[in-house]
Amino acid sequence: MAIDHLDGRIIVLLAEEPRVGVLEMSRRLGVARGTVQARLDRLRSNGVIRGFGPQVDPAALGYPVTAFATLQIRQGQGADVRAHLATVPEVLELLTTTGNGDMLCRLVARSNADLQRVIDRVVGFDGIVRASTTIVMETPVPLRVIPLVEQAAREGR
Amino acid sequence: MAIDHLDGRIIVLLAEEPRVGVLEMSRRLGVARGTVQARLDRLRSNGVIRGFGPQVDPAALGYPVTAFATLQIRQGQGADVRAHLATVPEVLELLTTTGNGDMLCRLVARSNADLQRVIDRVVGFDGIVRASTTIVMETPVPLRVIPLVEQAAREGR
DNA sequence: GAATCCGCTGGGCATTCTGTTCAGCGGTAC
DNA sequence: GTACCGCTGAACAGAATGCCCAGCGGATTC
Repeated sequence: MAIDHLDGRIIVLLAEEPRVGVLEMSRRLGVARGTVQARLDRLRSNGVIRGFGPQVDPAALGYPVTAFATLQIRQGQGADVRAHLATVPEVLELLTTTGNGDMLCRLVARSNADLQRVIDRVVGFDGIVRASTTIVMETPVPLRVIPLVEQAAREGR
Repeated sequence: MAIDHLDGRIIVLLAEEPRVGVLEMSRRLGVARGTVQARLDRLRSNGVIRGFGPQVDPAALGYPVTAFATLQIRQGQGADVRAHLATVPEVLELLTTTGNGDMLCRLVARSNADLQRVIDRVVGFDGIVRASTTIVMETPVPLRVIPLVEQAAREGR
């Protein structure tokens, strides 16, 4: 679970050029192929690397608007609300947060107008008491993990 | 940019089993290898598929605590704050939102205690007027895109 | 209607990588 | 000292990749 320096380099290299194979990595990192392979296997079974799924850009799919909705849930309705939101494709993520019965919900929509439709669909459910929405304008720091990996690798020294 | 049904199946298949190669995909989808290859190239240059980077789990790296910080920025300090936050590894994402000078910041930490340190580092900066933090407890819906892809593929019919 | 463009097919080619196994070796723990 | 563990370097067959090509059907354009 503690990340090694070599582990870190592997992850970073993989993040920069996902196309490189194990052989090429071993060449660049100056270690044997088997080593890289073993490290990768370990990282995957550790759960550090969850997978290599394609990173899809909602904007390119026609959903350029992102928003966050803070939901207040009626006591005991949590499970129902979750099940409901899970069925809405525009709900990209759902988190429960501190505060009694609060959830944070990441949404996308085709346009600001379309966002209204999405919100209606999300909020139009019994268990939800109140909802407030915030629209995302810019993304100065897009979702990233590399700096964290590098720090972990440094400390894991 | 409009997503085809076949495009959708390719993305879904890729998400479920990232290991499958182009050849295997063509077999499962019942189309020629060249077709899959062409589609993939198009999806990548379209920007629909950004890449295939490793999906790293911060929790497995030793950062099991996730939080969101809402920051209120002093007029005209936006750029400085962004630059500052970009240097903090624990800042996984930074978004500017509606509301004057507001930002939303996704954080991780090694523990609840460690979160204090991270927040101090984030907030300890001139341009930030006020900050409120929310800790994430559960993740009923982890970041996902597949349902959206499927919907887009259906509509793009 | 005829010509043109475009995407998919199915095949072939040389090159390259993968998965797997092996023996050897150095460092560390007991 | 001995056993354990991780890395090395090498080997092998099998498989996938990148690339190219001719043919074909459908849709578009003139």
